[in-house]
Amino acid sequence: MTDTNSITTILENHGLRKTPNRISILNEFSNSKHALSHADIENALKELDRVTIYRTLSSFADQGIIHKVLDESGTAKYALCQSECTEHKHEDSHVHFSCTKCKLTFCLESISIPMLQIPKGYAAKEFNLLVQGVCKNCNTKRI
Amino acid sequence: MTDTNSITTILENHGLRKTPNRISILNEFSNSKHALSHADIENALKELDRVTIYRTLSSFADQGIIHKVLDESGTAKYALCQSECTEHKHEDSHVHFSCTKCKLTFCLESISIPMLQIPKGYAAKEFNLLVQGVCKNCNTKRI
DNA sequence: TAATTAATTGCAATTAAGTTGCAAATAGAA
DNA sequence: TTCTATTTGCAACTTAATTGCAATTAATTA
Repeated sequence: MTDTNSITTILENHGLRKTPNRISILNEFSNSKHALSHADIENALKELDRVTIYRTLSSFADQGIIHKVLDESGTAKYALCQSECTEHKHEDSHVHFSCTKCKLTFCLESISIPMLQIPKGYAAKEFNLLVQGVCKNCNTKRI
Repeated sequence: MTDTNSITTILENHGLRKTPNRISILNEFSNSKHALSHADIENALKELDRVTIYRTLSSFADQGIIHKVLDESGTAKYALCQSECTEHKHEDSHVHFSCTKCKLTFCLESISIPMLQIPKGYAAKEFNLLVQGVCKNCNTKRI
């Protein structure tokens, strides 16, 4: 799907070495419409070492290539950062939709979180909205 | 702090037996300004069995006495439900503030999530907004 | 192109989080 | 007081994630 060229460019831009492991993990994210857990990647790329996957996810997240997706599952999921995130500047607002039927979690890029009145004294930096319900796909193929 | 009477009333109202374990766990929630993890309760009430705590948290959550608080920590946290939640009707919208300094997570009861335009096809049921930043307390006693 | 080196990887071991099964104890109804 | 379904405690287990270290390798430089 995604050309290897753009994958390696991402790694270059974030100062990470272009190793086969990283390229294949990044490729998984690139080809996925939903957020991926460690287990998802382990299943998709059986030859990779568990620990290497954990460490790759951490360094990708540190570098702003992917971001952590919070859902009710309890296990960490990650998705590609859309815009230009770096180690120093992160997009600070995310909306995700978690489907109670298929259990997949999607980034809703199209909608953004409206401004809201945080109580005085709090310094808000990052906003994560998790919407739970039934996704488009599960809704349409309802029996 | 909170009188034992109201604690036992909560258990009664949700059809749970008034056992010493449940009363002390519910009391912890009642006295806490922030969401509590399994580990928090284990530390506060050393005499309680780990598994009993897990099961109590589950049944409280099932009955709508407490709700799961999602934050970036990865481990589950819970807080008392404000309004009248039952097994069948749950308050479906929560805003939480997670402090990156003290690592505590608070319920922001005062603010509610504005209506937003979910893409066509999605059926949204529940909304959880996590705001991350520096809390009131950490902000004021900044050195 | 070969040598160098710091980043990356793989493996083993460990910690932490959460679950399951089952027998003993007990809250609350009869 | 008796009875029974709920709750509890314990042991064992599963799953998620982390750490340390030696071996490997990507990318720089000679």
